[in-house]
Amino acid sequence: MAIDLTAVTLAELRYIVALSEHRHFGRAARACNVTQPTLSAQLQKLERTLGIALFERSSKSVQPTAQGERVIEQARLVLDATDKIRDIAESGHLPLAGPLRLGVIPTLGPYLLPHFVPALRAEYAKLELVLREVKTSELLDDLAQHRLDCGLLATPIPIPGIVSEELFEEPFHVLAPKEGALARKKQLAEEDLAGERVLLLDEGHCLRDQALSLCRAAHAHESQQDFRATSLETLRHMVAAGMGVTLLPALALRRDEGALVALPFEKPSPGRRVTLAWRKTHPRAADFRELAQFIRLNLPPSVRAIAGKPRVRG
Amino acid sequence: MAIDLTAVTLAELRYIVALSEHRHFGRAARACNVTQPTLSAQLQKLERTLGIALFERSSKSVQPTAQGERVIEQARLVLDATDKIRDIAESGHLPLAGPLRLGVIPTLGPYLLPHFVPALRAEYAKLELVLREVKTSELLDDLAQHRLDCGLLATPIPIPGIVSEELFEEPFHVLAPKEGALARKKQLAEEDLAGERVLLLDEGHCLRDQALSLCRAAHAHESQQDFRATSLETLRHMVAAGMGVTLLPALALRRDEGALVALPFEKPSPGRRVTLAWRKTHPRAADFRELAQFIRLNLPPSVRAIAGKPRVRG
DNA sequence: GAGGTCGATCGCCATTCTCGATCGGGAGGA
DNA sequence: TCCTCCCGATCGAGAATGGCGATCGACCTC
Repeated sequence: MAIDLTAVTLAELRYIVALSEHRHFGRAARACNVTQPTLSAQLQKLERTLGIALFERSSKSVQPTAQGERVIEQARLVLDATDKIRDIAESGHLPLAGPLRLGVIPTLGPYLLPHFVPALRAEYAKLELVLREVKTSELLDDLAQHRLDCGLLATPIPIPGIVSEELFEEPFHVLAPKEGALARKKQLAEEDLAGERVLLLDEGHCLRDQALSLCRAAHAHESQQDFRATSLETLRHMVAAGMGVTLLPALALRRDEGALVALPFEKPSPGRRVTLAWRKTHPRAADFRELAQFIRLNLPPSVRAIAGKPRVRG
Repeated sequence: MAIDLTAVTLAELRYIVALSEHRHFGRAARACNVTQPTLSAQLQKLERTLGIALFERSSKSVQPTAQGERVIEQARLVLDATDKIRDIAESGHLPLAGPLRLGVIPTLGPYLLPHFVPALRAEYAKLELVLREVKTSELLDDLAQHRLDCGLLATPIPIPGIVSEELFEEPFHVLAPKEGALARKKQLAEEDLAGERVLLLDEGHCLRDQALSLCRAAHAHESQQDFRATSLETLRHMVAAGMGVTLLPALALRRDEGALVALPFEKPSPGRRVTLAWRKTHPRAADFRELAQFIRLNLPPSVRAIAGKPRVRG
């Protein structure tokens, strides 16, 4: 019959370590916040479980046996390991602490993250933020497969089991050459795109689909099927090369676009809603709501924050 | 308020490790020989104790959280350490296994140990025998101070708290030159020593005191105060050099003493009783009695074993 | 031999562990 | 859309156990 240690409590291991340090039942018991009979009984229980004597007792002295020394040594290792567990748990008590894997779509990451990540790191020193830039569909899959804790994206999320908070409304602008016909207007109506060659991103970017539906409504057409861009920066270069115009979300705009100009739409401007999403079952929803609010409070003026739902108070 | 982990059971750590392996409450519970409600409740208790979620549950899947992964990793280390504790305990279940520190007096060690130590090691493979050769008074002190588990010596033990079992009666012989007057007798009476110069060991050897009292009774006298020997082998050389005669315990005799002869006394021969001693409180008394019996069964014919007390059976 | 110290033991109470039964919710199929 | 199955959570009851104060027995000191 094998020895079954599952019923052993960490307290018992603490008892034998304390006893080997104090060599005295009463003092060791006091150090463990129990009474001497308790320590005595628990030690006997442990010795019965192990089937060996751990301490040699007499009225003069309490000494570990040779085997007891070995067991106590291992018990110390066990308690050290549990100290680490306590450390992990304690840092987890703080809001936004510990590991957090955040996915961001490529048309958002480079433009939104600089606005809040440095402040976030400064505010929450224990946060171990891991960022991953992936397209929407992959991001949702990573969420579902527990490879991400939460994600920043710009699509209404149709998947059951994924919940989200809206963060802000990001209007689209039309990026066009300063010298072109469009650039003469201060504000565009969607119909102004009619007939324009609109440069779009590669397949898989949600921004492509959003721009495409806008184009269809405005009777514009996608330009150059063979030259789909893989990033907004590429689009910018293509516009500068005179290949057409493109749509840029507000955060991607530069203060000075050089030979180009970013034209806003008339209100209500077309745009996209950026949300923070996570699995409905994720136990750290409170953290995510705090993160959402932190992002809202660190937005540039070019986008309009959407107020979070008021928190229910217990 | 700090987290108190003392109430945590090794079973709970086993639960979370099993759950991280099976990703399924029912199967993990079966692997731990408990029911699913038990595992569910215990996990919740542990999460409440730590204050953090360890697993994210949904009806589709059970996945550790990022913090949970870390805790589980530490839990594995804890369980590994407890496996070692079990190993220590299990080897301790065998008779005469594990560390055993045995003291032996110098006039006994070199002559008695070869008769039983090799066989002992062969018979009890798990025994980790540590031998220390020390004089009687130091041996008793080492016993009292827990530096030794038990000791082989040849004195009636007056110290309360030390108990012993007698192993055998070891007769003394007189070692004398073959050509001397004594050598003409086959057996000696104690009075035959009268007038002889008897070479003795240095202070501190119990054999010295025993020989000395025999000499006093026989009106012999100690020879050469300035040349007290530090070992029986030195005594042998001194006898061979014609400096006198000496007393040797039976086990120290050689089959062929060369130019010397070992003369027995008439029955009842003077001698000494060799005993195995240990602290009364030592929890491994059963081991020591088994060791005593093993020694008795491996004695050469030159000494007479003393039967051990019959064991009380439960 | 009286008093003091120490670990072991006893009896009792409060807590907790465990179980079978059941609930509630989500997924998949008819 | 409803039904059924599967999963983890919850409930209620009984058993087991941890903890305590009080006390014992052994031993040491004065």
